[in-house]
Amino acid sequence: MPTRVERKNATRHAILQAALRLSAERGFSSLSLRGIAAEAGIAPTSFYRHFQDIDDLGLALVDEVGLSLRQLIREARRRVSARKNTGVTRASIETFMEFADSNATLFRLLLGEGAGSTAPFRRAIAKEIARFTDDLSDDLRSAAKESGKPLADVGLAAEAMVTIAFNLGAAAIDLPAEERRKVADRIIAEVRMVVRGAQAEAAAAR
Amino acid sequence: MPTRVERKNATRHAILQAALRLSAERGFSSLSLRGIAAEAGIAPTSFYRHFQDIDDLGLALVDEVGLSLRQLIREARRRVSARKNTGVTRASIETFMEFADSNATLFRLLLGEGAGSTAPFRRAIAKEIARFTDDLSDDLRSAAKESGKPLADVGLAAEAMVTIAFNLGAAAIDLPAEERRKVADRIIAEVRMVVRGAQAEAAAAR
DNA sequence: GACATGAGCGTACATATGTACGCTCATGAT
DNA sequence: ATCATGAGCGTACATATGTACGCTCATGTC
Repeated sequence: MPTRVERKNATRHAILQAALRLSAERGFSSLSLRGIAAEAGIAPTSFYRHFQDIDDLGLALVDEVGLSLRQLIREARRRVSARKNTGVTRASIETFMEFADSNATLFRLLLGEGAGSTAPFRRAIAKEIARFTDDLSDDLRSAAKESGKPLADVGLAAEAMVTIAFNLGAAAIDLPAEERRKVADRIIAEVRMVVRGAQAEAAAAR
Repeated sequence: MPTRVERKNATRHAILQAALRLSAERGFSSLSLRGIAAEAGIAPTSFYRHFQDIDDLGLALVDEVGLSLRQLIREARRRVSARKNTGVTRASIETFMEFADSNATLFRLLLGEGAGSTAPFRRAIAKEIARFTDDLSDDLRSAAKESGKPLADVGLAAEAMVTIAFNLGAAAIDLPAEERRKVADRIIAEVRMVVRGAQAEAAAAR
């Protein structure tokens, strides 16, 4: 027997999922309250029991999406350290692409709304992506120590990598599986370039 | 005395400009025919004399935006070769940022609709960006010959650079001038990393 | 000068959208 | 057992939106 608050949370979740599904098709900025309500299987006015308006929902959505993604990334990272036979770059990007696949809607939301929405919304998204970059910076630093190959400007390198992976990865979502593989290879090669460049700069600076 | 076709072209242009202005605020996907008409100063139904529907307008818009941008880029390139005292990377990116500034709406459209719209629209945008990448590839190749420092995988390097410059650049549009400067510096540093990486790979392959 | 063309307008209407208001009725506290 | 709470519903309405239809009247052609 679900308790009362559980029920409420369930509906809230249903709304978020509905919004996510719809925004994958037409973009978040063209969502309608009624459309969401219909998709979530509730009456339009019930929406207000959970969110003040659609922008409010948007922020909640970014929160939840960011959370899920970071959990996925953490898990993925563990998997990467597990398969030591492949290169770290390849393993990371392949894992990344894997769940960019299975969580396409999340990515679309995070990357498809660069300008399609209100400023607060955009800022929230930017913050989520910045978190990724920070996490990656930490990883790069420890990897550099282990391998003995120092990197210059780790923060910048991380930003470049995240930008490349996210944006090219997002563009690949629509493509057929085979094409996506190719894109993954491109991303890997490009990320490697950044790594090499950062290493070269570190070497030159010494 | 403006001729008849000139007049028609003028209104068409007014519509495109209106759409551009509005989509800068709320995103292209939330444009309304009536809103555009109002902004353009015509009756809603007159819209149909120029475009079948909003999607049709969207494609035309991408076309025109792409064209303008490429012209701007060409012009910018000339300016870059003019100031030989600065590094090529710095000069290029600074010029790029300069008119990302003055043509903010164009950039928003080109970069803000990654997922916010229909598939054909997205594909059209992807194609425009690909053109940029191709142009840059050519530039990089000739620059490499002149400098005597060969680059590995020029196409990939160009893609990485364009991705970085466009996406970080677009994110910076909203920021205050001083912050934008900092972003420009980051972009420059990151693009340089890619250059160094590609050079390092070319050297390693020899 | 007569005439066909077509850009732009105003009216009209069906549908979509946000949201106010008040009801129900299961839940959980007293 | 009683009762306050509040999630979800249905109704209602003002406004927004896409678009069909037919008119006007300046333009360019004959």
